[in-house]
Amino acid sequence: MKNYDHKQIEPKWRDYWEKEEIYKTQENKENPKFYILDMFPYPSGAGLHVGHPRGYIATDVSARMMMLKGYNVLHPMGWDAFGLPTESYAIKNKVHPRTATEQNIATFKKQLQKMGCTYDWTREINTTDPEFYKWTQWIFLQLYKKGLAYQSYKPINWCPSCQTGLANEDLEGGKCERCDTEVEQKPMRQWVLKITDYADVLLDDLDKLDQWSSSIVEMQKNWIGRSCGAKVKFEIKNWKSGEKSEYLEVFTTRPDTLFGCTYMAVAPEHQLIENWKFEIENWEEVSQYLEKSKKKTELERTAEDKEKTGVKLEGVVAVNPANGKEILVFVADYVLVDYGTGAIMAVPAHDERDYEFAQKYDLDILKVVQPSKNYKGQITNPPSREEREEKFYTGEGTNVNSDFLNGLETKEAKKKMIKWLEENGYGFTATDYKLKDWVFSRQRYWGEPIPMVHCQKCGTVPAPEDELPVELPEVTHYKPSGTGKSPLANIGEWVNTICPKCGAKAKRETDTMPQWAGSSWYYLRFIDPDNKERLVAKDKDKYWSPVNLYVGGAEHACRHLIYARFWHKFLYDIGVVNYEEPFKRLEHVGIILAEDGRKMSKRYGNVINPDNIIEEYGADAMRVYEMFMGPFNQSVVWSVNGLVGVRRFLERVYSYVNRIIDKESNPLAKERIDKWMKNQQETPKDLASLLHKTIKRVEDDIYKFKFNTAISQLMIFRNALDRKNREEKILSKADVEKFLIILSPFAPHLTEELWERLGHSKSIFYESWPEYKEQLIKEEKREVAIQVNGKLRDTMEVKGNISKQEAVEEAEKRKNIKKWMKNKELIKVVYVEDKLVNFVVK
RNA sequence: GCGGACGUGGCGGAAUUGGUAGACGCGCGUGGUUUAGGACCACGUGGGGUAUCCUGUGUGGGUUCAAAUCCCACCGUCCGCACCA
Repeated sequence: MKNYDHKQIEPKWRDYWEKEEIYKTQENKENPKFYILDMFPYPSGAGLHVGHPRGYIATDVSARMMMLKGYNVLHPMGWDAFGLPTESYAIKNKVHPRTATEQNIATFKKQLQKMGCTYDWTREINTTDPEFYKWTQWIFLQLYKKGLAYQSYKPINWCPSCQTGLANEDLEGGKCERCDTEVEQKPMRQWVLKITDYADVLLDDLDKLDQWSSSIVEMQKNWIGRSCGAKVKFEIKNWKSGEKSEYLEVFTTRPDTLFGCTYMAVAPEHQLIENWKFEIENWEEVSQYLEKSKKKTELERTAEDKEKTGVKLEGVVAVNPANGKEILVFVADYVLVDYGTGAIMAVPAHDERDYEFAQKYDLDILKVVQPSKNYKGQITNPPSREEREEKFYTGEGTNVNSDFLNGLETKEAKKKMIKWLEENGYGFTATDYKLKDWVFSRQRYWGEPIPMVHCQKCGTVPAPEDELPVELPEVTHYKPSGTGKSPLANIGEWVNTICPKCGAKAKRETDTMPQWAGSSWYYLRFIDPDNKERLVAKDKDKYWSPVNLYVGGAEHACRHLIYARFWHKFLYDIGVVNYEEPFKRLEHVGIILAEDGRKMSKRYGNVINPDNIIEEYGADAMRVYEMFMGPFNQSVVWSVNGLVGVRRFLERVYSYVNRIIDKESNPLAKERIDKWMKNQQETPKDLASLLHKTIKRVEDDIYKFKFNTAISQLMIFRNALDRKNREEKILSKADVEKFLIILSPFAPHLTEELWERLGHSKSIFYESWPEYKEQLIKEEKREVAIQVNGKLRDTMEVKGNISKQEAVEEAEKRKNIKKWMKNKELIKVVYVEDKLVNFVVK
């Protein structure tokens, strides 16, 4: 008998699958569909490490099971290949980004194929393919038509190292998430997508996504960050003459505290300062402060331990509309220009920041909310809480010192104040969001050109749809120009064009789209990858959408997954797609850490290449191990020892089947083997029960993405086959086959090989998933616990489904139980079917 | 500070509609096999005790016949956001 030789087995079956096209997506309409999708990878130059495939293996396991269960499975793969890393890699290695991309894709594809993944490569897509980005550009044009893509001149995040503008989502604590450089605020013309128009629907529809993890739903809610409150107008005037006057608008979530507003503050960038330049008596001091805060980086400004600073605007005074009192106005950089209106009404008695500022500059602190008695926050940390409460109180309560609001609870007070503001023309209900419009321009080469033309006469004109794609020109100089413009700006023959509207000379837009553009809709293209007329045919979308199961890293919670939902909802609104949400169920994959507990990275030299693992242990061993190492959505540490354990399991499966059918090493048993092959051997009853239990468990666990316990159950079953004095338990051939089928999603090569040795000429993946028999599972013998007063005193083995009476009678006979019940009064007996008997005694 | 997840042997982790804690795997121990090592096979393996037993799921309390699981308080870890008015 030969040993399990994965090097011989695995390539053989991979070739077979490819030739047989067993992964080709079936579209016969009688079967139910299942669209299972991985977040498609960015093909970096480094290739895959063993951490990357965890999600791909999981989708492959699920896809294979769904195939076996008779679904039409769509399980595609593609490449999110535009973006900075490739461009940087290309510049560094002096190759064209396209060449680098092609090379990287080839490497990735080879690696994925080696793992035996079931992708339908006939549907492969690549975001850098003009046939693909034609539609990315098309979507942009539709957004433009609907007024959802516009040009803005506001300051944006600029990464001086990457030489490009960035969206808020691309920052990590004020730094460029890619290169860790602190970003600057740079005013420049850029394209922006009006995602804020979709803020409410993006937020509200999260509640419909009941198959998304709560953590991602919460992250998106926080990111969108809706606050409800009011906008309030304060009159600003020159404090002596009162001649000049205008209104300063603020946003507040606490209009009920308006009577406690004792000063106002505006952000350094606020327009008011420019407008009142000649009224501000201490202009020198003010302008110095503006200079200083401009120099401060975003990080310094927002650092929590930084003391709050500001300068009074001498000569300017505001009027609190509630009580007509004149209050001071400050410029202070704790006020953020891009949230709310860039100005605040300060209520020091009920806001920590305002309190701190008021203390420092000796401003009035007027209490207008009395904490309610049942306010729970007090109890948690009494001394410091009370102490703080004496100074400022941010909770809800009852209004005091507030004229017509006195005695009202916070909620009521808010309503009444808003009503009063509306009646008197001082304000109205308003909602604000943390989510900002999506800065969509990048000043780099390797991205989709934004399909726009600038004409002197006609202004900005969209490229005609029938001229799409606006192709990225093939050039040799694609390094950033250093002027803040895209390298495309240097390519005269490409830039200079004709205005589609008037035919005059015009210039093309030279900004490109961010990396997130293609990934915001790619999942739709897999449904209909070769459609030349439409982005996706409507009937095909109707059949395949939404994605049933979407798997990828949690790091995309607030970027890719918000952007994609935004675009999808837009496409729904303009009638391109049939469903409002793109992804029905979302599972996120935990990171695999290196054996030293750190992230796998070239920098640490701790990267493990899957190619080496496959070479030494086999693709099946790697697959089973990655699924076994821990809960799917938790991060886990890679361990060679664990890998050895699953390899042993596979070897034991292999040797079990081979021992039964190997005629050469066991010639005397030839007759018995023939009988077995004719399915004339029966499975012992206890093993049949266990097998059916295993089928159920594996099936349920794959559905729930609990792969580790599915595998553990498969191991339990294999162990049951040869325990007890080396006596091997022989299953019927049909049951061996059932076992192989339920193992096949995890270890496709091995099971395919054994399937063939059992005399089959067709792939195991043309079989059907076995159905378990509930009756057989119930009949399994089980151990029932016997407790006295809740303490375990004995156990007994019983058949499944015995009555309470039988169980209690049997339990009472036990010597040990008699001992514990002696001289005690029996109060009651608790019986839990198939689990335990508990005697309560006194 | 806000939001989320979580805390179980030497290690990764099972068990959460409350019902035998530690499945499965690693490691370790004993024995077998082997020229030896490895591999393989059998048995054992939370801690304490010769043993009937006692004890045990971050800490302290509570509910219950019964708590890793539910409730309250505290401690700690990880992730996301953060001067958001």
